[in-house]
Amino acid sequence: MKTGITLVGLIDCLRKYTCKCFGIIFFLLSPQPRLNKARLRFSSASPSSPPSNLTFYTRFRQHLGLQQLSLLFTRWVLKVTTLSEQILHLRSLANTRYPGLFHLLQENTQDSIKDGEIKQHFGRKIAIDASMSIYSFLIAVRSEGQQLTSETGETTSHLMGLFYRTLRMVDNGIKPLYVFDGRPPTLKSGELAKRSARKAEATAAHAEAKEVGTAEEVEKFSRRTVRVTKEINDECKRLLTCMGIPYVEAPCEAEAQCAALAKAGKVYAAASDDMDTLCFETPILLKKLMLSEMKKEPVQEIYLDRAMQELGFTRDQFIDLCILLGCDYCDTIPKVGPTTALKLIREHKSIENVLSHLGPKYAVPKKWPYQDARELFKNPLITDPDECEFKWEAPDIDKLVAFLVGEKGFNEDRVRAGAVKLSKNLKGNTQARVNDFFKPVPKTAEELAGLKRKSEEKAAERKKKVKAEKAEKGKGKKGKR
DNA sequence: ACTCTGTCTCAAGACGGG
DNA sequence: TTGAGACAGAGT
DNA sequence: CCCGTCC
Repeated sequence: MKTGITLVGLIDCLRKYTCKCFGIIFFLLSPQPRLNKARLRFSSASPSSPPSNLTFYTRFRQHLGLQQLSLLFTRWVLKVTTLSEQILHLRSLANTRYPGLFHLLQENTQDSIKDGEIKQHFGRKIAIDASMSIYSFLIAVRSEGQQLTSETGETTSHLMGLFYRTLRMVDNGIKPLYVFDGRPPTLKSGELAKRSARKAEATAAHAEAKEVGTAEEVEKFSRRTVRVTKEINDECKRLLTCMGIPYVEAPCEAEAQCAALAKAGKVYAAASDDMDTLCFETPILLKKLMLSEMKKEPVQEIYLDRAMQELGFTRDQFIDLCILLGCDYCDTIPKVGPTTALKLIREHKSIENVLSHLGPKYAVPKKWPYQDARELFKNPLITDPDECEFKWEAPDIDKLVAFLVGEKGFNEDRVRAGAVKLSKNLKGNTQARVNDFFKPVPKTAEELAGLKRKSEEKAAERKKKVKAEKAEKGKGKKGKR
């Protein structure tokens, strides 16, 4: 059994003990702290616990090396920590998750999901959750069970994947913007079971007993957990810099930041396979962006406004629906699946009303923080998109070669060939920008009615198909679409 | 019939040669 | 590990 | 399209 504490426990420890650690936590969550208005904005919400002692204040200031440290700033830090804690806590509570939203949209709307080709996105800027990608590279890019490594034994899987995937995107005229998680991904995906949350408490209590050793212990732990990931992240950032591809650091969740950028029109869309991104109000979500070319599967383009229009939902209702379907932050109500959830929201318009009209057959979980989940969707912790500056530049070929070939043992010809593609495609930087402000036109009521009809027809057809397939069972298989 | 749920399974990156 | 599809079984 | 290789 692994010994370990979760971030929840970690933060708890840190809050109780050393002030220096607040700095560490801060850097975990937002590696490039910069005082600006956008960030201070978050201070408006009152922190759950004010910075109680002066020591914290001064030591944190020393740690950051800032001359002035406004109270607002420290409050922002507190806000970050408490929000992260909240998110992680909520996630640890949710154990079942429905993948239902996509299917629900597929079956109940006509126009919100569009299949397309990657080439259609030529010249567009697209925000991508870097941490997700890197994580999947680390898992998938393997040879004989081992990750690819340089001569010195350092892992290079992530660089490999990132390099070639980015190349392919650029080659297709897409301008990727990578968004890094504020939180280290290992903590998120790793040991965050309920069980270990309890353990964390125990660990924290244990730490409380030894007042002295705590800080170092905690620091050691955080290093152990974070270090690899942080290095990997840094390498990826370095690679991106060499390639002339911009990236952004999200204070908390990358998904939320991607959505915010898309919403502000800074990028055309957010690319993710996670439907939760829709709840953060990205106007357009691209699913399976990179699978398309390889496997000849279409890129799925999901329009939030069309989805809401066709469902007849407001944004609040849409979020409530997603919560009922099951999101990262809380469980579902037993016996409420996609169909029932849709019906309930259609009928009662909000979770509050649903709850008050629910029959006794439905047992709402005792601890069901749907309001918190809703709040996280509606007011996620993000950096103001207007404060994010990014541009695509020509690659620094010498640095790129020095890095990948010199340090990591990549094939020089391949890297150089890639660099050529990069500089070729990123040249026309300014002219393509016009395309990015295209947005789907809202539908008129008439069109909507038509769509509804179509959608119903489609649903009927679908059902027939299912039946037909069932009836025809035993014979050969039929390809979809 | 319809819906929800548990369980099982598999793949998960990208490229290029044959 | 996570996510998605297929499928069987239970509840309505 | 399958399958071995990338590092």
